[in-house]
Amino acid sequence: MKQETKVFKENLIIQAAETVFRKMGFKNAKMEEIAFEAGITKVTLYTYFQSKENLYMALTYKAFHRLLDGYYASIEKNKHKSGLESSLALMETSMNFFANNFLYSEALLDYFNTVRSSDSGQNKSKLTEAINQSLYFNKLQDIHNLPFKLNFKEIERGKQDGSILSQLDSMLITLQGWSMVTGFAKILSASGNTVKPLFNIDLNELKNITLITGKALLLEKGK
Amino acid sequence: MKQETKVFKENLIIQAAETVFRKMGFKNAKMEEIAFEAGITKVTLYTYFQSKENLYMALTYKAFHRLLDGYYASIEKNKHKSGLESSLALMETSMNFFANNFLYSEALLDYFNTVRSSDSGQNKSKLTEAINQSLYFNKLQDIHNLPFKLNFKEIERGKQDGSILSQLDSMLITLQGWSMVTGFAKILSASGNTVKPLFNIDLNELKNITLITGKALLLEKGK
Amino acid sequence: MKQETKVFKENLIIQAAETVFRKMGFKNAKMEEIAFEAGITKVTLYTYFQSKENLYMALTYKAFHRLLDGYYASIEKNKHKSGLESSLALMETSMNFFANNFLYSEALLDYFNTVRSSDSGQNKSKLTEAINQSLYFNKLQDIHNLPFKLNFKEIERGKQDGSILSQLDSMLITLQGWSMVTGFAKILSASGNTVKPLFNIDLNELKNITLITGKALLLEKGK
Amino acid sequence: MKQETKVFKENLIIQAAETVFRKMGFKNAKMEEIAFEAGITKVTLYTYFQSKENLYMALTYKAFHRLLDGYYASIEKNKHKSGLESSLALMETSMNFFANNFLYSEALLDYFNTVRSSDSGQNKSKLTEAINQSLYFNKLQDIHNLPFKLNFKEIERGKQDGSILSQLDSMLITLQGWSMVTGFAKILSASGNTVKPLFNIDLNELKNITLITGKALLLEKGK
DNA sequence: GATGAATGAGATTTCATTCAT
DNA sequence: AATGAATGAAATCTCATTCAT
Repeated sequence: MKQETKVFKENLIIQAAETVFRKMGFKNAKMEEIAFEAGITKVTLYTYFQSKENLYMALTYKAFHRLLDGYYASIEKNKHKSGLESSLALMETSMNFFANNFLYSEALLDYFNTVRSSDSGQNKSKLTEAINQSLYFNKLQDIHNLPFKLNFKEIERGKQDGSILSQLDSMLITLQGWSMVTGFAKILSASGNTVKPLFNIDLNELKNITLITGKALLLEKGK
Repeated sequence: MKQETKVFKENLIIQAAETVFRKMGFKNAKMEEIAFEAGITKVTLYTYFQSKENLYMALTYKAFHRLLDGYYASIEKNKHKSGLESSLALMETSMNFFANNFLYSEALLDYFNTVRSSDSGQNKSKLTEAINQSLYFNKLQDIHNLPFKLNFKEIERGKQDGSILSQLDSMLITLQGWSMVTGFAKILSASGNTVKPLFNIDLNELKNITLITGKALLLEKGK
Repeated sequence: MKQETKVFKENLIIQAAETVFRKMGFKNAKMEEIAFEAGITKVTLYTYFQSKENLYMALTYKAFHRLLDGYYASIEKNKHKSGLESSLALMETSMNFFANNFLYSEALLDYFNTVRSSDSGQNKSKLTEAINQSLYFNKLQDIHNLPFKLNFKEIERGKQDGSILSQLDSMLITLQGWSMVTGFAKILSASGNTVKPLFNIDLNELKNITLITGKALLLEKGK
Repeated sequence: MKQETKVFKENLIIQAAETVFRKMGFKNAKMEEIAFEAGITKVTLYTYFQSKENLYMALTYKAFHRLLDGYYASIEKNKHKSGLESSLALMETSMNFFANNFLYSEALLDYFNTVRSSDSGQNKSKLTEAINQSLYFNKLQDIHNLPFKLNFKEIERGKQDGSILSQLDSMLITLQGWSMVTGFAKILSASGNTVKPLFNIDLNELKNITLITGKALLLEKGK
């Protein structure tokens, strides 16, 4: 099969999987139904993705790349603006991504949950055989630090151009930013896939205040 | 069976479950093994906890109470201090809790993921029958807003006593605080259950900066 | 489960398997249908017999014991008769067994086909993993020479009591006897499970002439 | 495609099949591997032979003709000898054939097993669709009685020329001869494809005694 | 209340066979 | 005619959960 054809079909299947996962959740989704949705047989589905978990990892991989694309676009768009503005734009990009892509958001959060400590090689027992053998899982492990690195670079740039005043370690700031974004995503995911009020709070307000807090962090002079 | 005996045995089982979940993760844990760990049979296990998910909910319920206990203790301890100090102490309490109780931390985050939008009644379909029937799940739903409410109260007190300057909606601040704490927990969980450096960042530093950021939030005057 | 219960159920299942195998042949028989016939689930079926092939081996094992029972009964019945008569009775017993139990007959012939050279350890590749792991297959290997040994003993007795005149090696005679019986069974199985004419020959005639030939063999004086 | 080319390729494939069947046995042999061995693809394999069973039938057909060739050669060679000698030569021919061609031997025995009662039209259900449609299977059915007929003729000739004394029905004798030969083949196949001792019996001895027994059968005067 | 056995639902695998190009 | 991809049918396995005693 020509490469394009293969990739095309893989995408077709992933889309079908997204549809079914969205409707049923990962656990209740049936491979049979995903195959049906994709218009192929179970066996063919297994030819492309060797396990349900690998399929989910493929979806996660796609989600990750979408997020990354957003990062690159944001950085490109703000390359003539200050490092501060670019950094905040990255935060906003992330939050929008999580707010607009419920399934992807969950997949990414799941991934970071799964991958925990597998860097360090311990606790491998928590990883299913299927996960360990997943091509996409392994690909993800190779790139999952990229967002941090991109963010880090923009913060450094901000320090250079004087727009970011914080004396804190750039990686520390990056992590704290990611932490806030992650927290936001978590709350989002806990409040459903449609942006709607939670305790009478509009999630947009929460996004804004997260940005404001982030900005404060970047401008924080004292230790 | 006398009530104490029953409770005693339940706790025994939950402890066994904790051991197994810690080792294998929820998904990979087998009821068989939990029963074995508790020294009983699977069926007896089912007599006490009607489903794997209910068992997990029981564990979550326990975790939730631990967290709540920390909240109450913190509030009590800081009742003569300012609302600002008390609020920050609550943040710290949460972070310490998450940092020191990896399994509980995951359980609580999972719970808030699961409970998503079940407030609003939609998406019930994604909740398993087992979850819906879980006594502990239902008990949790009755109290899961308590931390927010306690936090809210301390913030309000801070506004009263002038220690908190922010004009933002107290619930918004509460949520933002929770978001930051959640993000912190997420990063923790993604970096393993032992506090250890991530990108050369000590998690204590991350905790500190989260607190600092939180403090900035509470003192933020402008909009 | 008490041993008797277990054995009882195993027999129940084997009977169901016999029914289905008889109707569909081994290859076309479905585990699902055998389970249904036995009034249990597929999974339970697999609990008792780990593979379709193992189930067939269990059936073969049973068949083998039926044959053996016939041998013992025949020997017992003829213990006061001459070794010649007992030997011929054994031949007749075998032929009747094959003539009356089509499925068992096929199973035994299949077995001796399968087992070929596995004694010598070579050609293991022809044995499925499932076969190799089959308890019944291994049990069969321990006893599959018994009929030969029993036959051998009667021939020796015949030589002692003077009823058998042949100077040929007793084991050679045994094998030749088995060969004739096997050939008979093969022709039977090739002519259907009901005794009926083949080339206008009634199978009873064939049996008789086989016996006559066998008798000639035992009385053969010259080399 | 020119006829010769086609036949050439068919033979090529059959040889590949023989190699694989010899190594794995019919059941465990995979069409994929046969195709690979023949240096073609699976689909091409299917172009030539429409099913695995048909391929096996083609092989069987070839085996059958080899056996027949042996019969004709034996008869030709002994046409000036007595019917008795010719008949015994046929037995020996068969046994040698079986002893020297393990795979063919199995194929032929399988065939006679498969064809069972399809003469009589019943039990057709056990014949696969594939078998029924097999050209080679149908060709075989047209000739599978030939060996019996040839044998029958030599026995009749022996009765004419006085070399065979038996008063038994010639077809009955033929069948009994076939039965003994078949039994011999079966034992061979159960003892591996190399002639080697079984219970310390050399298979040549077994062949000899089978011949002796056969001779006794033909000379048997009484009923 | 405890136990061993059984169930049900779905994941995964294996291959002979067929389709589309 | 040849190829790579796909199908279909059934075997097998894994576990949470339930039944019968």
